[in-house]
Amino acid sequence: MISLASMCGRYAITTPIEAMREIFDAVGGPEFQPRYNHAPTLMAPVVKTVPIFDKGERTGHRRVIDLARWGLVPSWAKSVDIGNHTINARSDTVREKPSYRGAFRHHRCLVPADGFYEWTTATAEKGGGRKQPVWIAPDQLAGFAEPLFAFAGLFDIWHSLDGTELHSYTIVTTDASPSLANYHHRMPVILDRAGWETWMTGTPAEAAALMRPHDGPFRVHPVSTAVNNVRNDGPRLIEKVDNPDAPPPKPKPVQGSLF
DNA sequence: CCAGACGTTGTT
DNA sequence: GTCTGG
DNA sequence: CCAGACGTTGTT
DNA sequence: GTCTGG
Repeated sequence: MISLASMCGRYAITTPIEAMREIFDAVGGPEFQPRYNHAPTLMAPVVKTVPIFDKGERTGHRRVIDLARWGLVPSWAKSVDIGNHTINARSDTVREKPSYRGAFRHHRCLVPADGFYEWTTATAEKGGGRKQPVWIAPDQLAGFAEPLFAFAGLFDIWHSLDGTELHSYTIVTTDASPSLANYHHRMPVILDRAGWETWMTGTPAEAAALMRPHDGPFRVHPVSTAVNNVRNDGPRLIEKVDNPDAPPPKPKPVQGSLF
């Protein structure tokens, strides 16, 4: 039996930017290298809406892809340090927390991802508490509508003392859906295409109604612990491994030990 | 009034 | 920025 | 999320 | 144990 795992603290975003523009009906966004091991504090694409003005009149809005840093830094922060603790925002308190409430009212965005990782902890009798990473992705063969996820995100803009602008984001979390509860009790909020526009441009109440567990269907399989180290990257990280319970490599014997 | 926090995960 | 604690 | 650091003196 | 960096 598997218990507890982590949260959405690592994911993959490898879909080419042109494909993302098409899927999200968005403009902009720089080229970027595919990332199979996207981690907090790194930059990744987010989708936001910006108003369109014509002769001073607001005539509508359009979707734009931007890069932002994972770990939300509120506009009032004195430093980026807070971003180490704001990679996720709990959906049940996001409207009250000082770090998130402003962004929830005015800066909701989509966070594209091909899938995400969780680290499950095997029970003592099975794995002695080792953490096993698993890969979770949309199962299109089983009916998931999109080739990638759109996480519900919030962004903000922070100005450093020298005036540099930092765009940053966080991923909203909720309780795990039934199909993922075996791996962990929390999960990121995933939005279907039908919810994208409302999440970004609806009222706060309308957006809040979208913050609920998505029940897939998902593909889930164990992957190598190579993903643990953020310096590792590449498609092999999401490949299924067959011996997830194999013990970790033995530490090298130390010369001069008592044994 | 000023000073200080402002966050998430998972923990026996 | 805005709220809480002292 | 995990990995890795976590300290001081003085020093060409 | 706890914080920083990626």
